[in-house]
Amino acid sequence: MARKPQQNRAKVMVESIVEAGFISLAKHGLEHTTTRHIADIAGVSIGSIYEYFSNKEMIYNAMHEHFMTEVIVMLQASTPAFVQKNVREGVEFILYRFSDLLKKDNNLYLHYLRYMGHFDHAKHMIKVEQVLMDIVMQYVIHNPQLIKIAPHIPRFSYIIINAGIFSIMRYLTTPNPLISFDELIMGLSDMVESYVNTLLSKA
Amino acid sequence: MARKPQQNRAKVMVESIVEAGFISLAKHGLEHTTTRHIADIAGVSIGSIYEYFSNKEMIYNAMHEHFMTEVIVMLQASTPAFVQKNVREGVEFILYRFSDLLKKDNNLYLHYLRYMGHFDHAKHMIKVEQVLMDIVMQYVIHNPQLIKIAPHIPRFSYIIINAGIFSIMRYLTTPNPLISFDELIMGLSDMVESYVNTLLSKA
Amino acid sequence: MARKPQQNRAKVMVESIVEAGFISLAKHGLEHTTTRHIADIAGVSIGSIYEYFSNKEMIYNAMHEHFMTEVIVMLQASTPAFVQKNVREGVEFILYRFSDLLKKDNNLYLHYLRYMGHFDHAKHMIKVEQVLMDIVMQYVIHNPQLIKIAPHIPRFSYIIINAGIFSIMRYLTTPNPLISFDELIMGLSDMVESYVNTLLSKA
Amino acid sequence: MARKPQQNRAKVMVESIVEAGFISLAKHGLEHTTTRHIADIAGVSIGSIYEYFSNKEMIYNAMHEHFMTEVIVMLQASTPAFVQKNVREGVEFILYRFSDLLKKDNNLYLHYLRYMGHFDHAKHMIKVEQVLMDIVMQYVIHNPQLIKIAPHIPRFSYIIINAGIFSIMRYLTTPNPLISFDELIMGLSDMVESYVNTLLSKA
DNA sequence: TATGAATGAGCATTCATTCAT
DNA sequence: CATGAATGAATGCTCATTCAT
Repeated sequence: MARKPQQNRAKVMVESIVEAGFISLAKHGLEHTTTRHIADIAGVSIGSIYEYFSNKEMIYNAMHEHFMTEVIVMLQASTPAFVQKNVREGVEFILYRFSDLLKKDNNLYLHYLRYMGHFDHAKHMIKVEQVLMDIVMQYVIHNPQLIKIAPHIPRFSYIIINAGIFSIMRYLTTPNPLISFDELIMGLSDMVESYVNTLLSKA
Repeated sequence: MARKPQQNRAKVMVESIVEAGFISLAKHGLEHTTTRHIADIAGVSIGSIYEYFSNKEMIYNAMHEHFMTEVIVMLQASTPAFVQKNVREGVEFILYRFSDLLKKDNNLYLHYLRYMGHFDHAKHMIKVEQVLMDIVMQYVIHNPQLIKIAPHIPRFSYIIINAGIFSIMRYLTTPNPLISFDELIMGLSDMVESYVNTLLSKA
Repeated sequence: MARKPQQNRAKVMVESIVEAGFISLAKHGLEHTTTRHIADIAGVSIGSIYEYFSNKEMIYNAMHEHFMTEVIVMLQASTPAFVQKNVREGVEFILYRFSDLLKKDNNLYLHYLRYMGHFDHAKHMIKVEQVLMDIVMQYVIHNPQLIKIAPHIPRFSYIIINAGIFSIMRYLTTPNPLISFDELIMGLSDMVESYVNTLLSKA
Repeated sequence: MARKPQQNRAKVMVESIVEAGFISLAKHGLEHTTTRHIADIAGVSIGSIYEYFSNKEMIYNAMHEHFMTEVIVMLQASTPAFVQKNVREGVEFILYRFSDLLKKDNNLYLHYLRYMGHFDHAKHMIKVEQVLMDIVMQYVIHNPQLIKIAPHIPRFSYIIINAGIFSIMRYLTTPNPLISFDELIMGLSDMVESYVNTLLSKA
């Protein structure tokens, strides 16, 4: 039976198993990620995995939570700088931050993201979306002229966020992309900016 | 000449196996899709599968090719109507066509798309992108005022296409989305339109 | 998934697995009887076991059924001779037949019997008991003077049967018994005889 | 002298582990009785178990010895009353005492008995048999008329004892027995009485 | 050509036992 | 002495793949 990590040693163990999970996913793919691989990479025994996780699924859950927490921490840390910028630069800033996170540790999280479609993690995704919505709201508070287009914001945010996340993910997993990464980011930022301006001028 | 009927039978067999692959994926998920399931659904023997596919991976490859061909056929069939429309309506038109394809046969292709991240299918994706680029080019030919922004078109298309594809995919796989599907399509179309207009006014 | 044996080859396979189950039980004991051992003894692959039995439990079920059928066949074959004998010799006759069955093939069934307490096989046990009751009834029909003690027969049979089965089982599994096997059988037969006579004289 | 309290503590520990073994067997069955379960129930650590028992097998051995001691204590305590009774009532008396022991503490020992076939405990069984033989001898001493049938006594006792033990055990583990417990005891007692009487009249 | 029984490597998981603290 | 985290051999079972018919 899986036990709750109570001591420091236990926390270190849990963390190393989760990390090994990401590494194995990157190295062997989802299909070939076995408990043995994870145990080997983490430098622990198979038995120890089951001391901390009741089954393999729970490792994936912990990985997801870990990743999502990283995303949220990054977003919240970026908020103060973000709200000071104009739309164009703000979007650019956040997208670069996000891509940095995905590329961290040899694309560790990027590989994980490829498999995210499998897991029943809708709720955690929603949590990230809520944080993003909050950030957009704070941006509006700092940039009161946007209040005029307030009714458009939810739809607008939804689209920007998904388009941004998946475009970057797709870009980073494509071997020889047709455009450069900077062009991608610039294009997304331009598009957002022109959309906001159009909405503002209509309002 | 004696070979023709056998080739036909082979084609029917290959096709029924590929179709069974999609159905099994939708029904059992990637993890629980076995060759036995596929054989049962296709109404053929396991041995016959290996007559036509050297291994399971090849079935997924054929499924991918099948899907991509459907996408391309749809896109090419849509081109004549597409080039007649303005930017807004054109984008809207194509996005609806794409979502119709994904929802066909009880979301058969949509389920497949969820797992596409697993397969090493970058090359086929690129083929679709090329077709899309062609379509964009034809659109430009029919709408010569766009020639002014020609340098922006590759980057622009890349972004639109990915943002469109993945936003719709994500939307259709999310249980309780925050906005309606029509709002999503409208938002994407608006965004593209405003971007084009901004580029045109700058040029 | 386990399939029903439809062909001759399949029946042979099922039978050899069941037999291997008895052998493994005798050789390694219940605790160390693994699917691998059974497969090895049967000379089939592990996979083949699961072609015919959905899980290990089902092998034990089949073994039980096999044994019970043997017991019942033996009992029914013994009935004609049994009903012709007097009580003493009848009981003796059946007990020897039963012990012969247990000792068959190097005590194969005897070893199985040791572990029978584990399995949820009450229903099959009851089937055997019913056959035994039938036999007792047939005995009464052939020996009408016993009708006088008819009300005692169910209780009486229950006791005889259990006392007989378990005494023999215990005897055969004891390394250095204090009495000889013939003495055991004789004692049991005598006891039954004297009980019947007592009941008859009271009636 | 300094050792006494430690020895006491050790005895308490051993006893609580043995008791936990019985409880676990009753609760989880033999197959699912793990050292962890036993440790948890006993309220000691796994390590402590191995302080007192070199392996799991030794716990079962100790349990067996514990049970056998209880049986022997019960038998010896019952002897004075037993020898005063006639055969019928004496047998009845002992059988009820035995069933009371098995049913003690929610059938704790009864559950154990189900699994006794697994353990290589023949020697302990023999110890109980010896005590039983002693008791029979004392009964003969108190009832000198039985000396006439002395040569029959060993065989006779062996049969009675086994038939009695296993009939009761089987009865108590059968869900819906065909006769009542009192009928079983009465039947066994009657049978023994009539056998003794027959032997006496022949002598 | 078509079949599906047979194979066995490989997987997730358990649990008796050890040993550093 | 007592602890319980750590170990890893062993288990039941799955499923892609082969091949005799």
